[in-house]
Amino acid sequence: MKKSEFEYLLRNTSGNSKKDIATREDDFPQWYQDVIVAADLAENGPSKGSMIIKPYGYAIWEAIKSELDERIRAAGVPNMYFPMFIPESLLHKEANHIEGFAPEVAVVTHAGGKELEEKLIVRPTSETIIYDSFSHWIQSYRDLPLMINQWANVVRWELRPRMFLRTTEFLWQEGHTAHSTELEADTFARAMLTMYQNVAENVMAIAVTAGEKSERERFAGAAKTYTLEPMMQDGKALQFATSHNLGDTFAKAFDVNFSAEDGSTQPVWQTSWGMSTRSIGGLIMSHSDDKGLVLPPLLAPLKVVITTVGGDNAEVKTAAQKIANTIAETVLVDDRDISPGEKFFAHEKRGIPIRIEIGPRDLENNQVVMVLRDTGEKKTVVINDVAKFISPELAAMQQRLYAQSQTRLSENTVDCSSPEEAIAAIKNSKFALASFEVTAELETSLKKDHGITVRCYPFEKDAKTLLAKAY
RNA sequence: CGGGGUGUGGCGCAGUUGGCUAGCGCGCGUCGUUUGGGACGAUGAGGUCGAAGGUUCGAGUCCUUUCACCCCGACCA
Repeated sequence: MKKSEFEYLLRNTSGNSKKDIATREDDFPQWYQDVIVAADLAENGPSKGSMIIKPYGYAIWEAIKSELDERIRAAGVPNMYFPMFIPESLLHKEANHIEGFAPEVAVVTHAGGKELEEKLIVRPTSETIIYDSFSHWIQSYRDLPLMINQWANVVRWELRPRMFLRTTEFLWQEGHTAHSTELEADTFARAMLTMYQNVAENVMAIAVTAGEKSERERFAGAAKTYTLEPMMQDGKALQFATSHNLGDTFAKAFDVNFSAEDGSTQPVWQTSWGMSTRSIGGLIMSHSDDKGLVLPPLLAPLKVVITTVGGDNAEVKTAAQKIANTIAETVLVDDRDISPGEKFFAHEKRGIPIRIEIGPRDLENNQVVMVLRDTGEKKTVVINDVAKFISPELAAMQQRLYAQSQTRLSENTVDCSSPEEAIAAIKNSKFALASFEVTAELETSLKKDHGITVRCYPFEKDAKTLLAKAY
């Protein structure tokens, strides 16, 4: 994103004229935030680090959610709901877990007009309260596997929140399962990661590197953490979704045991997996350009906008409405009596995939101008043919966006045979695939001295480590 | 918690060594002219200057306290 465009987006943010905008190129890494605000998706909430997701932004989340929910159900996992408040004692049952989350939990100390005898924590994630229930629900191997999912908001009091990426409160889906064998649990955790990969690639048009997290980056309390790591336009990684093989540690901490066929009592093997509104941040940073949002057509709340041009003309308005009626996708008719440029910019900013322009001149020629959001390409289309072009164009755009993301990831992931080489590559906005050994000491110093982290050990690349800077 | 910064109409800002009716741009309302890439003119509404206290004839401006927010770092999806 160029400086001038950055100013341009700020202008949309504040509604101010260009000459009054402070130049903020120093804040360059935050360009996406301004895309977000400019696109009217969200704004900062009233309490520290919280976020208000506006209707248009929420519509995008609902589209993602609906695709994901469908896949979760297809995997045989039903939805249910657990309390938002967790007794403090429950959180303390698993040592690593509490150690990982303690600094960022919000605690309720007073309720009902008095101080509580046992404090309640606002869930940062729900393993503890769910596994407490699991311990009551599971008796025998016949009760396994037990699988549930919940859509919920969780709270993590991060010190430095950032829009969509790290907000104090965020929306997500968290799945929790208990299995009778370690292998079954691990296989399931991997399957859920594949499910997320499917959503990332086929729905959100985001190419990812799938792999396993290093011990250092692992979820607090997990045996293994699997992750998806897409590359943003600035070359930084974003943890998109994770799936954890929890081993039997939580089972032991929460007494989630079952009677096996041979009569023995054994702990269950568990998984948990989640994907959050953070993915919207990833979506924005993957596709958006200098004009604002670019949305994969599958997720666009409005697929088509028909804008009238050439003044307040009743015939044009009627024609626009007529065309809209022939289109099966969600379509907006913008026949406001304002300057065309203003309309164009507004819809581009929101990432509406296809814009159809119609004016008196078009009407005379029985045609319209069709403009594609991602490429900016303009096509002249005969009015009667508009409807049949929409669906193929949307599908093609979806493909283009994925291909672009795929290309960016593969072209900017480079093999490195030494730490120096990797550091240089990452400085140059690349992902580094390290063929050298990344010891725990090296991992620590890379992070400390260069802000570089081990993103994962990719499944596809044996004996290599993916290194990058991350959001 | 360490370092830096900011609080003045909806948004972005100006306000001099204290000086009297607190300004500007954008946005918003109304009317008119416009409309093929962010139009123009006229007119109007909207602020006890983050809060509390103090100094002074007089405080947006000086002093004290306090609150909130932003940026960099540690932490993190």
